[in-house]
Amino acid sequence: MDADRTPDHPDLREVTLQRVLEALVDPVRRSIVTQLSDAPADISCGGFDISVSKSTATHHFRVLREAGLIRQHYVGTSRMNTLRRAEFDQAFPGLLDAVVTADRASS
Amino acid sequence: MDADRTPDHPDLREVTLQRVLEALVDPVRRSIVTQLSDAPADISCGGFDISVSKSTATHHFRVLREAGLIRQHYVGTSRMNTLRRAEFDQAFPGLLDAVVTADRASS
DNA sequence: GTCAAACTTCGATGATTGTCGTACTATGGC
DNA sequence: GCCATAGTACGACAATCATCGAAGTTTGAC
Repeated sequence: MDADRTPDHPDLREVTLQRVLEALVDPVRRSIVTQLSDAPADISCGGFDISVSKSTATHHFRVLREAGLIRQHYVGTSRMNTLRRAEFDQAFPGLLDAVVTADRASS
Repeated sequence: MDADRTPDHPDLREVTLQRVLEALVDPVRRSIVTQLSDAPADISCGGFDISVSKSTATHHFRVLREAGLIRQHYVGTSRMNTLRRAEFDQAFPGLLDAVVTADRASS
């Protein structure tokens, strides 16, 4: 319990467009972002409607976190996920809205 | 001149977000789009500032064309490229602007 | 202390893809 | 006709990546 279980979150100023697009190009990750965008509250890693194994899901959450798209923190044994919307919008204006809107339309 | 050398261009209504993001995630292709967005006129395939071989460039242009991002037509031996901006914006509102803006800022 | 739940970490694997060189086609100028 | 220019088509190759299962860790409940 000594160790802090909160993972590292990058400063949005140091996230590149390349990294963001690499994160958003995967349909599973895009689905996670869209579900977060539509949700009224945080969602635990296990609370998403995705069809991959748990280890694959962990991988996707790390990619999204390192791209500055989500913030993660523990509550008990659950890892909760939040969209970093305001910060992200400031760094990449219009991008998240455009992608989420198009993604919603295509599902 | 029997064969029509104009390639097929997809209807934007049949282009998926997935295909668009796969096209925009490559830095060379994104550079092509940004250069087109900044240019006052069409650009031939050989007129871009990219650092890949000709055969690789051909590949990238095909991907962009199939994603509905560019239109290509021959003028003599040159293949000219245009952004399908208006059509694309209608199908994916805000996406091209967001990506091009962020791409310009990161170069 | 014991056990289950929720994730993570660590290889391994299969598919995709960006890259190139070579060969080929079409056009325009001479 | 001949030749240079501008691209395309076709394999081939290397690197990346999404995926999984198995094993490990941390927490909370009993």
